Amino acid sequence: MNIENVSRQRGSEEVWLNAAYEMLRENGIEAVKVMPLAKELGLTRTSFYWHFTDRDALLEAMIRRWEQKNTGNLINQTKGFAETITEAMLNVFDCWLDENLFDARMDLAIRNWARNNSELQARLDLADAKRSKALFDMFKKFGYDDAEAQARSMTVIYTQIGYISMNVHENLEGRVSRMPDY
Amino acid sequence: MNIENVSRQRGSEEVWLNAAYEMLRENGIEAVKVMPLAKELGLTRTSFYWHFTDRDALLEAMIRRWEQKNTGNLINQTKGFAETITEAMLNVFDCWLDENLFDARMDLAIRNWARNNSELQARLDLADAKRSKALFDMFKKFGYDDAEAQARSMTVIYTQIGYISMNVHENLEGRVSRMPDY
DNA sequence: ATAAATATTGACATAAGTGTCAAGTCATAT
DNA sequence: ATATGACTTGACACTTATGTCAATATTTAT
Repeated sequence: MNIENVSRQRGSEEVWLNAAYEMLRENGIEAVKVMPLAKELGLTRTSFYWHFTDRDALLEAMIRRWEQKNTGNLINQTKGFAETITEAMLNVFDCWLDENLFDARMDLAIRNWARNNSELQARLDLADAKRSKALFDMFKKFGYDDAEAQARSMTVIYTQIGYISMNVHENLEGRVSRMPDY
Repeated sequence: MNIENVSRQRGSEEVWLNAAYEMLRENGIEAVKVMPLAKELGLTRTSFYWHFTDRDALLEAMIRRWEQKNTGNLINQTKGFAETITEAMLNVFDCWLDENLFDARMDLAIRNWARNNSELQARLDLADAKRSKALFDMFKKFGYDDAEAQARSMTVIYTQIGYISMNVHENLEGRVSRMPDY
């Protein structure tokens, strides 16, 4: 508890990870490089290596954070208190509405990245499977039979994955609507 | 017309472009680099610069090829001879079945790339708009009113864009089916 | 045959990135 | 005040990539 916390801008795992996370969201994995991040943070890139053993460790940390935040919170929401299936679904929908619960943009960035990285693709498949499983269990808990629970959990997952195409869709809707004679 | 065409493996715009195209399909845009391509082709990278002024020219050529092949052929198919809307739709479906007409994997790679490249995203939006327009015209031609034609053309486009998530879907279906108790 | 057009090559220059290390600075608890 | 742990730095070594150029080789048309 010093007089002020200003100029407390030294590095930390947090600081580097946040910058990397932001970079991944905005510009894709190819943009997550130590030098540019250092420039952005106003630090020398070498100090990065005090906090992480190497670039790979940073990437791994980002993936971990994504797993916890998105998959973790989504699963949590399926297990939240609810008296009816409607209430339970509203809990799940919170993920779609609250950036703190579920970062759709990051999910997208991870899916992009995974397409050219089979190790990550495997982890993504696993995450999707866990998410589905949690939803399946939720529907079961409210009395749906296996077939119905499965169908519904897949629908929810598909809808969520649908965010991937959202950019395109929005753009399309817009364009097509103002395009009677192109 | 020499005795044989064997060992005719000198470079050419074609050869480099094919290699680049393949690389983009398989490993994403970050993998399309002159050095690796040269290694793959068994040529020195410098000879690349005889065929293209620089790497950007290669990327541009790939985009052009994609535009012609995918968007071009899809639009062509919507204009092919047909006596009924059903026949017309079958012409369009040919794109989904014939890799030579429409390269879904490349469409995916381009969409991935575009997400971190706004210039390309604009061209992709334009391509999507052209595709929609062609489908819209096709439905109109067979007597649908504006609203219906629009709805149906969007449905077709969405389905096609759905290929983007296909990897995930297939993986998911598989996993979920063999996951009663995870 | 030979000239012209078409390619290839190695040497060179440069940029951007990764990672290591010894030396230094800064904060803070005692 | 000072030792300790937390963090930063610049110098060094290395890799991968882009691009230019003059010299050379290979095809092809005449």
